[in-house]
Amino acid sequence: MSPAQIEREAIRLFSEKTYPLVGMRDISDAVELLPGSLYVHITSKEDLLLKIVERGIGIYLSALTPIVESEKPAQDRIRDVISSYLRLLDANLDITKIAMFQWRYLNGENLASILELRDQIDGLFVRVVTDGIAAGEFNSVRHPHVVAISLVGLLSSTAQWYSVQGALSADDIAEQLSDIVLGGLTG
Amino acid sequence: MSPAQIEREAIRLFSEKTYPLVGMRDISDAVELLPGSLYVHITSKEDLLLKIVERGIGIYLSALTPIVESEKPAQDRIRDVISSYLRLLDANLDITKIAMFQWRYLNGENLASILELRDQIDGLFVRVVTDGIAAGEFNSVRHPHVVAISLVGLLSSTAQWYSVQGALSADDIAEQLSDIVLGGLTG
DNA sequence: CCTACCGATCGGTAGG
DNA sequence: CCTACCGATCGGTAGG
Repeated sequence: MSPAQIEREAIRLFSEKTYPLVGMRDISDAVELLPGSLYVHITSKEDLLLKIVERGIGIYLSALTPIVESEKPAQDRIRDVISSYLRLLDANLDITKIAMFQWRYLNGENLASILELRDQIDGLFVRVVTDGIAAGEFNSVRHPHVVAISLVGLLSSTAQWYSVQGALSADDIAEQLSDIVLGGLTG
Repeated sequence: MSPAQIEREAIRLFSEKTYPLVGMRDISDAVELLPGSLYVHITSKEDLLLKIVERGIGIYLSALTPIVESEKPAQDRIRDVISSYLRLLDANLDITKIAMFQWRYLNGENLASILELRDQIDGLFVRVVTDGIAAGEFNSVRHPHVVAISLVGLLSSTAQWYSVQGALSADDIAEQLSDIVLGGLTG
């Protein structure tokens, strides 16, 4: 048994039932250990969640940061961010649901450290939106921050209805959303 | 003591800490009753959540349905739906957070009945989007359903960052979002 | 609406 | 990694 296997089952269970509704006994059953034996491998239930959320947000931060920091026009960066986001969602649906919606169950320092990571995500979207406006690619807009975090909200919400074996591929959805979003930002 | 007062405190507590993290003893403390005495007024914790979620979704359904069913151009209806949504959010922030995000804690028939209400909400947005395309007001689009539920997702997500005493009014935000969304749908 | 309490379950630990 | 168990808390009820 390894911490990674425990984390794997915890991701499955947290994404299915949400953190407070998953007992340590659910996790220990899934990895065929007795409840107390979990603590050989992990520190606490909350620490398990923390690591999952950190890794989940990290997946998005590490993929999207170089896209936003690239030299491309903002329009291309928006398109790349959206298609990258949807591909990551397809490949990481369970951990994404936890990272985007269940960080609220963290407390104290754990919560504070995750809020910083979330701010980094928001910052990426603010940056590409304001870059596009500054470059004259996007319409000037009264509240660029509202536009940016609404885009984050739109993309986050896809995790609630996206299905890996659904009729629409991640690329189909990304193309559809990019067209609409870029139409709204330009012209 | 009335069921309405219990519901009022439950809304405050559920929106602040989420349903599973609120104990019946938290609620009974808030209304200055002993835990067991709550059950003179309510049936169960889950029934309390059910009624809150039903009422919360009902607020949006009853306001948005006549807007979507009006004879106005789809563009005007989109603008009206967005501004109405933000005004309702401002006036009902706590119950909105519960109605939009905490229905997941319902089970069985309770969950099923709420999923029907949620489908009605989605249906309103699908309708106004497809109407606008049919009328030639909006660009033809490969997946109108994706556009519609993404708009629902965007609006739902506002409950997670909107603050009643924030720098931006609900009307400011609605105007900003309408401009972007209509820009994306038209032209 | 209170008194008094129920069985179940929770996250977690001591000691081996 | 198991045995055995901890105190705390959970939603809810019987009887008055």
